[in-house]
Amino acid sequence: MAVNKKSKKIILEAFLPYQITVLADLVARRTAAASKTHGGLNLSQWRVLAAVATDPGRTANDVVAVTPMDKGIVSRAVKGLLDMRFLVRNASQQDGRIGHLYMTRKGEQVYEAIASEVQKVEEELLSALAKSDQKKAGAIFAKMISTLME
Amino acid sequence: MAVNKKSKKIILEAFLPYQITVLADLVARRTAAASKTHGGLNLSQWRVLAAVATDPGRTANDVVAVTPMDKGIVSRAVKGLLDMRFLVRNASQQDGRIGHLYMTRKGEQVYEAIASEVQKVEEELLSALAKSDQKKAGAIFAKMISTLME
DNA sequence: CATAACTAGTTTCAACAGCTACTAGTTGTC
DNA sequence: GACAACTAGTAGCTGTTGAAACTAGTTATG
Repeated sequence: MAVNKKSKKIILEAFLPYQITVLADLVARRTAAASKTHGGLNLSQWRVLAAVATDPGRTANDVVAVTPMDKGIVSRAVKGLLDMRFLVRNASQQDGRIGHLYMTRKGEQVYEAIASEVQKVEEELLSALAKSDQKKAGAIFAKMISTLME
Repeated sequence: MAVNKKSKKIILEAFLPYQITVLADLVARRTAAASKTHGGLNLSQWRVLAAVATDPGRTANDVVAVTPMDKGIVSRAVKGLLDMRFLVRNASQQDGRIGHLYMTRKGEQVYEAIASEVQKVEEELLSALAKSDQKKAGAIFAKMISTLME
């Protein structure tokens, strides 16, 4: 048999970037389904809602900064959430371009419902790991993210 | 201060499903860029090409089975790759519906170029992990994937 | 205080994704 | 061997994404 060329062939199914893609797709499907059934939200609307829940008062721009979404998508998602009265926007007095976003009571209820579903997904993910790895998982992902971002 | 309600609030940035989403998005951007510059492929075309490279002779349906893509997308991606002469399709004699896919010489060259770029992404990802974790990473992802699929 | 450079957010448009319905080919059953 | 049930792959439709251009408000500079 011939000697390997320097280019190692990718075995797709065992290839990390591919596995991440497949995993993210599964997570997105679950999350999208939960968002839709518990509030009629699409995925980007859910992400915006969750970003505002994490840190109320965030602006659309803040959401863009912590999220892999472009500002056009966030803008549309915010508009949808405002129309459905899940968020309110408090325009800043100091800077007329900026609007701080807060959940309404209704928004909070929808958020709770979706969040508890999505937390189940996290639990399932963690259940796939050894106890010792469960604690490290968050830090490992954070590390991989920052490696690719730099 | 009030006692915590039973619903734990999600801290988005430390939430596993979210981290996976962000990571996958970074990987997809890098991969899409490499695919585009080294052959004018979009992401789904690259995935199809990689699936065929992993196991030549795969049919469009085989690709659907190992990939988080729907058959319409795969069908269009295959069509594009055939038009660009990166793949050929050998219709089966036994079953007229089936076409086995193979890379052309040109397809292989494009594949090599993109694959070596994407392998760099994998190396970066692995470099974020401790030596002991590097070996386990593939298995851990596989486990998480199968947990969500069942 | 006028103007240039910058930032927050919106809109637009082409490309792409994800359904569903459809066509063509195959297998099983009576 | 005809007809129903099934599978591989395609086509059409609608909504969403992502990039870029644009608007409106703000800051810096002379």
